[in-house]
Amino acid sequence: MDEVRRRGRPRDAGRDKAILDATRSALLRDGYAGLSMEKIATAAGVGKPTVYRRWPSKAALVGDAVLDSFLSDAPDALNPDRPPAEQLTGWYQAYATAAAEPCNAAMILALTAAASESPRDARSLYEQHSRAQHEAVVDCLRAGVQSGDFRSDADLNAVASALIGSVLYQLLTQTDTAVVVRTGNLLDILLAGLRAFGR
Amino acid sequence: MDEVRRRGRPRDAGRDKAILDATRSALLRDGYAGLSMEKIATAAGVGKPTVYRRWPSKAALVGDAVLDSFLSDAPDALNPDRPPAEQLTGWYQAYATAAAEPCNAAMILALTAAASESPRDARSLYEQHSRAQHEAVVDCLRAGVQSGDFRSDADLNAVASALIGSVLYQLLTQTDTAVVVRTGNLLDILLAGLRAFGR
Amino acid sequence: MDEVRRRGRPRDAGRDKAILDATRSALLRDGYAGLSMEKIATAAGVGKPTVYRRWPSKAALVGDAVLDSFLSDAPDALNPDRPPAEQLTGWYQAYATAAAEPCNAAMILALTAAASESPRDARSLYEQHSRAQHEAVVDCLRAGVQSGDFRSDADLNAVASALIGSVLYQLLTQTDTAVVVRTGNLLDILLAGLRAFGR
Amino acid sequence: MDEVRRRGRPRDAGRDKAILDATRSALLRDGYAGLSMEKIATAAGVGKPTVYRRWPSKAALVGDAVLDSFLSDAPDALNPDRPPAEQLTGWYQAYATAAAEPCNAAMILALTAAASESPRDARSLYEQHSRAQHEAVVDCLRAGVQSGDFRSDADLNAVASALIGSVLYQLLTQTDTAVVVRTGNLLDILLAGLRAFGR
DNA sequence: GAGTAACCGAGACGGTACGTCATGTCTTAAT
DNA sequence: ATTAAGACATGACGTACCGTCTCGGTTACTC
Repeated sequence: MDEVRRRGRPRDAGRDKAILDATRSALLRDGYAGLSMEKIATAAGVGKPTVYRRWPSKAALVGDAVLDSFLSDAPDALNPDRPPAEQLTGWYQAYATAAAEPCNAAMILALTAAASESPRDARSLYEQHSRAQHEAVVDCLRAGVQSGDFRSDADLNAVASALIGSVLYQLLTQTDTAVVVRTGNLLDILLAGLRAFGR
Repeated sequence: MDEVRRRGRPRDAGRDKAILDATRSALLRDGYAGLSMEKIATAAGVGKPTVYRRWPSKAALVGDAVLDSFLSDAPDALNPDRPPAEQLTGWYQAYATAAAEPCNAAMILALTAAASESPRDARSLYEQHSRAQHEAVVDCLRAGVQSGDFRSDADLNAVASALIGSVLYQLLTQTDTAVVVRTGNLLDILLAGLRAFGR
Repeated sequence: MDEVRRRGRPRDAGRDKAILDATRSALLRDGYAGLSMEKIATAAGVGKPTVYRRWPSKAALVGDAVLDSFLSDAPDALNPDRPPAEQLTGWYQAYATAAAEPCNAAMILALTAAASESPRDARSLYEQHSRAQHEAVVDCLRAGVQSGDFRSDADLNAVASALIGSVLYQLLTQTDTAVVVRTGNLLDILLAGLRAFGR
Repeated sequence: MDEVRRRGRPRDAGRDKAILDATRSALLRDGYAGLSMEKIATAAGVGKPTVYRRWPSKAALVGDAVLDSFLSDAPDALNPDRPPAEQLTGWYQAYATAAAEPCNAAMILALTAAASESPRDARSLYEQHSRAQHEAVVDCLRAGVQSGDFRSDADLNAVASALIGSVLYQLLTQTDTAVVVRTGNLLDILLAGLRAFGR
């Protein structure tokens, strides 16, 4: 049960927070391209080695910075007591609205930049963040299948990818992040298709 | 018709090609993060100022490099003589297959990195590349609406975004690009929804 | 006797003047270090090749620019009708005064920079400019020797070098060019020595 | 007495030496014009920022490089136990001989180039180097005045300037540095003048 | 008066160096 | 052992000039 007590001075957990905060505000101000470990360390009132001791790379740091700011609570919008279609409607509205907020949009773009910049070590990072959303949506869809609402031969992963990917695509191509909120009736079309297709 | 001849020695068009080629192979080898104007110039057998004279930034250069390598001919898969649903099926297959090729995947990721890294000057860049695809798909859908195949109150932009965004999302989250090809039956679901929803 | 007439359009002599003027004002403004062929050409309203067609290097251009602005008339202060000592007194006063003028000081420093920067091709350049002064002084001293005013075993070149070199040394070491004018009684001491030494 | 220990990793004094050595050999090989911070850093096995951290400009670096190689011990030739005239004779011989050595000549020319290139920030630099020589000579002359050997109304600074300036002038105008050694009988003339003039 | 050769401006070109910035590692003294 | 500070080698950044070249266009001699 006892953790192995490392010898010497223990790490100050407060530094973690300071670094992550500095990372987020730098991300908001300058975007991913304008980020630098140097500026983050200075802004956090911390030495560079302290940053490197905790995160091995810029991508990992950005990953953690984004992780504890957003997306972690989004699946909560899925209320398991309602019918799947209603659950998804509520969730997609909440998800798109959150993504359209400039502050969150910057985080998602940063994550995208980190992932696309160096696919090798960063792709899993992006996936780690979307997985929570993705799996929640698939679970909900699966419930719909089991209740007979949706066809059983539908590729639920593909549907979830379409919903999340659509928002991402809008963020990348629209200058005005407000547009992202208007998801149109995409979900309605998908739900109709899930009930009807193949017939 | 005669363009006004700019004074001074005209630019050598061959350099453009050499630089774009060097950019593409560097992108394939090292990804967007490993790119450097310095190495591109050297690989192209060209001085750095020659690069900067033509492209103001790495993002702009990557944009053009990707533009003239791929995606320009993809909309050709839409054959206007067939019914819209068939057209879309053929196109989506072709699009996903092309995007899954490692070479093209690298280009799309590079574009995504450029656009997400510095939204300000680069977002239009990404949009410029997807616009051709996007508009072709929307046109095809619109034809379906006019022929009575699809419901008239569907948000066609949302559907197109779902198709393209889904592929993009897969590229970012899947380590194995081959997975992208399997678009599942997303298009079938959407088509069914387009015919049925609201009824 | 006839110069070989070069065929084709003859050079426009007006450009020479424009280039030399531009060189001099650039020299006054920025010093030798701030000089660039590029800026000179632009300031003179002339293309770079026009400059290179006439002067092979920055040093050569600076040489000519200094030459036709100053120093060419300084030996005139030596009036051959007066006794050598008086001649030299008048000349040294004129020389030091001219050298102390900020405009002339800048030219001399430029010449010194050109000569010291690349001894190989530029040393003769400096020598070409001081030769007129140097020889005039030596001639004057020689007249004093022949008239019996000065000892015949004096090294006249050494005396001339001391006079000119002293001014140069002051220019290099004194921030305040006005100081250069005060040559003290160096010439008096030298003249006394020329009459007396060895006795 | 204890200096306040600056925080952080202290500078490695060995780098200073390596950089100064590299500067001197580059100066000998290519002259001041051929100097580049880039090559110096490479030759010293040092990064460019390490050079710029210690010297703000090429001129300052050259100044220090010359300073600790030469001229610092030259005044030693003045032996205070001998009569001033003998002291000066010995010193001038040593000084001219040292200046004529190709290695030292290159250093003096580099210093001259640095000082004349950008008078603003570099003139004091040259002065700093010649001051030791200059003051030693003036002190020696003053001793001669006090002992009654030299006239009391002589401008001693002017005499020192003539001696040092004469050598400098020769270095700039003579291609053959060996010539510099032959200072002629300039010092004899000056000494005679210092004893006799005005009488 | 038609060639034509050298001139002219502008500016592209391959280079080289500039001086700055960020990277990730290290060394130090202090906690 | 961790901390902040900061030196360090490396290497890319974007800019400025270098000296050469290639353009379209202009002169002014020569045939």
